[in-house]
Amino acid sequence: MKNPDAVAALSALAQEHRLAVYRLLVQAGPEGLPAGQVAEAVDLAPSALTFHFDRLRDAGLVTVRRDGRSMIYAAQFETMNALLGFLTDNCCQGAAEKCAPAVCSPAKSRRTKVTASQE
Amino acid sequence: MKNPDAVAALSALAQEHRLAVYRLLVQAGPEGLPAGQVAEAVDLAPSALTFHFDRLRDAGLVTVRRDGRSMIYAAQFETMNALLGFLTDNCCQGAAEKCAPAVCSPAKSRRTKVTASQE
DNA sequence: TCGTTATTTCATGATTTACTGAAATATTAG
DNA sequence: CTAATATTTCAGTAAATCATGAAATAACGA
Repeated sequence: MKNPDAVAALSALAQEHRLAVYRLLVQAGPEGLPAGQVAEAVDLAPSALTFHFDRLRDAGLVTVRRDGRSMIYAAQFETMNALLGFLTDNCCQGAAEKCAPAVCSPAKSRRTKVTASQE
Repeated sequence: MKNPDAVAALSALAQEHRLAVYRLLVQAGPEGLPAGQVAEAVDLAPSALTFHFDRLRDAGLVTVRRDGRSMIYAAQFETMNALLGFLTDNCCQGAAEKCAPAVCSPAKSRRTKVTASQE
């Protein structure tokens, strides 16, 4: 992950409602949640929620798919891993042995390949 | 770290120049850098830099001390660690065994020339 | 003291962000 | 087809963010 992508991801998460939405989606796991269910949980108007979803999506932090009338949003775990990698990489210059990799996995157990690849 | 503190830290980092400044300070280690040296590295007007330092400081990501005419800014590593903890905690609900703790340590003091580089 | 250096403070303005509510779109049920 | 549901799009607006430059403050040296 490069600097501009990190700024994009950080910006997307740097808002009360979006952080709440994202955390909710992380807990929901890879299957995701319909927008309406998220709206109810965080108490946001539908149009406001769309606004925030767009920003999370632009940053690559969530994906969306249609299921009937519902739009299902799901966390994109790879992006959070890349962000954590970027931040810890930044932190551990010259002291790498003190740093364990930060890894973000979906809530429901699932074989995820954990790569340390950094752009 | 609680949700509002995380939003504060994320907001502070969610800006091109501030992220560059923060990374620079991390590389500089606990001794920190005088404001002027940072200004030169990231090519910012002094008043603009003060503006950004204030935000990093409000978020607890940096500290300042005076040294003669210079103000020395230094990264506050604990806050980044708390943020990483918050984010990985959020990520690893129900899959904790897959998650290594993210740790941010100061760079070992190397007398390397410090520059604000992308990537 | 006076002048210089280092940084902050403040006023101003342009841009971006986040919210609201109305209208539009897509999908399903009757 | 018509109505209902789920969500997006859009226009309008208030507030926050970021930059600029001039003036103020602090510390030092001659």
